[in-house]
Amino acid sequence: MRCYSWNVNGIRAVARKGLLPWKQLPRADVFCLQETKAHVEQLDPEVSEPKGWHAYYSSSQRKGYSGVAIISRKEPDEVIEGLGVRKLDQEGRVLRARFGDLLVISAYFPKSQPEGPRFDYKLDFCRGLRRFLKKQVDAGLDVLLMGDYNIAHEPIDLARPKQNLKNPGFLPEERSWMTRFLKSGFHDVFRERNPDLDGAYSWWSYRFGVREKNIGWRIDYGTVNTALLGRVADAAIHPNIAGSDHCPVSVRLK
Amino acid sequence: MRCYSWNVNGIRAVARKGLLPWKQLPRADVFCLQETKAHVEQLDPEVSEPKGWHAYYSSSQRKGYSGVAIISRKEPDEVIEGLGVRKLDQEGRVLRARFGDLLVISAYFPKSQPEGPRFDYKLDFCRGLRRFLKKQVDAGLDVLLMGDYNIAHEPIDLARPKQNLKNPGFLPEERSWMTRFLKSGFHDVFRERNPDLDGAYSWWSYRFGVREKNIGWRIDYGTVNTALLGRVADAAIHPNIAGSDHCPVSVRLK
DNA sequence: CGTCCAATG
DNA sequence: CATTTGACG
Repeated sequence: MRCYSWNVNGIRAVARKGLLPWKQLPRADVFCLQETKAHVEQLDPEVSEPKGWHAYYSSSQRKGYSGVAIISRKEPDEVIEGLGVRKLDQEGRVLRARFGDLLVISAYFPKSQPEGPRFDYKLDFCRGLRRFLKKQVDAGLDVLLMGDYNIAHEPIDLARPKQNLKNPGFLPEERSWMTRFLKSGFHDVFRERNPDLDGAYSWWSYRFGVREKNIGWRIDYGTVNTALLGRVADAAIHPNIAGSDHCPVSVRLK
Repeated sequence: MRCYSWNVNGIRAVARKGLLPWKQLPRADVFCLQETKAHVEQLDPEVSEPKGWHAYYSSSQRKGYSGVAIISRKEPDEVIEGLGVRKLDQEGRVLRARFGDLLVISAYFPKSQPEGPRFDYKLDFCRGLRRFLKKQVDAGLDVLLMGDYNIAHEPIDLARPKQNLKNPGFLPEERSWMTRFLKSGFHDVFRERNPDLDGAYSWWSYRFGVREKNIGWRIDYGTVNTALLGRVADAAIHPNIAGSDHCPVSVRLK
């Protein structure tokens, strides 16, 4: 099962450009999308109901903001929006699809601020998500968490770590949540397989043409619980896929 | 002197499309533009200071809203913004350029509402403008008033008069102001020369592709005071000039 | 339907 | 720098 995570930065814009994920990545089995920025009613049928795929969207109340999707060839046994935590479920940031005892999750972590309410919200989201995942694993499910975590974990995960020590996405609290998360039975499969690989990024600012120079951040991940690790065949980043300021990342399960 | 009036619906958009007036209408001597929708600082130099032209802009306080311009080959002897009536001069709707004793005015009349404050404002503007023009003529100036009047005067001036009897732009009060204006020493030179010409419009809604079907309105005019009438060589409409939902209209003076 | 703004990223 | 909405036309 090839599973891709892609922050599309507006799925309507991606469609307009003819760069829909299933057109660019035809060998995929599942797409976990983030920042779809649309309600289902706003989408053309080719986007909301692509032929040969089952598509599920979860949107923010607020129009044009946030939003995630899971689009799979196989019909999931169950699809559920949110974490089941009211205050964390208002922004279309989590969607999960169960295939047997495998839970595939598309998550769009909030972007934090150096301080203030969005900083607190992001940490609440991180903690709430981890509790949720632990429960699912304890209940016997395997978990594949695909998404835009909006966190670069270690200095190797961004081109300019020193300049960004005080910037959202690389704040100490975000990084240490990630460390604890990865010590609590979840695995950043791309990094475990490529421990010293420099320049592997999934996001580049649109400004100053830095994508050409590969001045980017790795903030999109696929992580799995320990029991699932043995089924991971492959983990990859696809920097040449165009259409967004993020590129897709993938995990293949046997 | 060939003088064109064109509501450009955003001069930056027109520039982006490579459809600037002086590129499309090289034989012009003066352009009176409306709905420039920009402050001068927002314009590229090729728009704010086109080579071979003298350009003057008057903008609304509010960004991206309204705004008029006069762009002429010859340098005017004097250029003044507004009517000199505080409350009518806040929206960048009037700019005048004097060439000797000829006053060329670029005017963007407000769009009215069936009732409410914008209806009153439009009628105030109409009345204020007429008083102003009378003063100029009384002072010995000739006047060429080019602009988007946002009024279709008679049924012949729009494709669907019956459907629009209660719609802004064809309201009784607007039409009767126009009638009185044209009885008070001003002349709609295009209509006087083409009294029965149907289908001569200067604006078409962007919606439903009605421009192809020529379902439009004539709301852009060049009018002159009686003394100037003898110098009018020609009055025309240019429906094939693209770039806006309005087309240019022109008056040529001997 | 299209131009522009403001918020968000 | 790009994508959205919302106001306005």
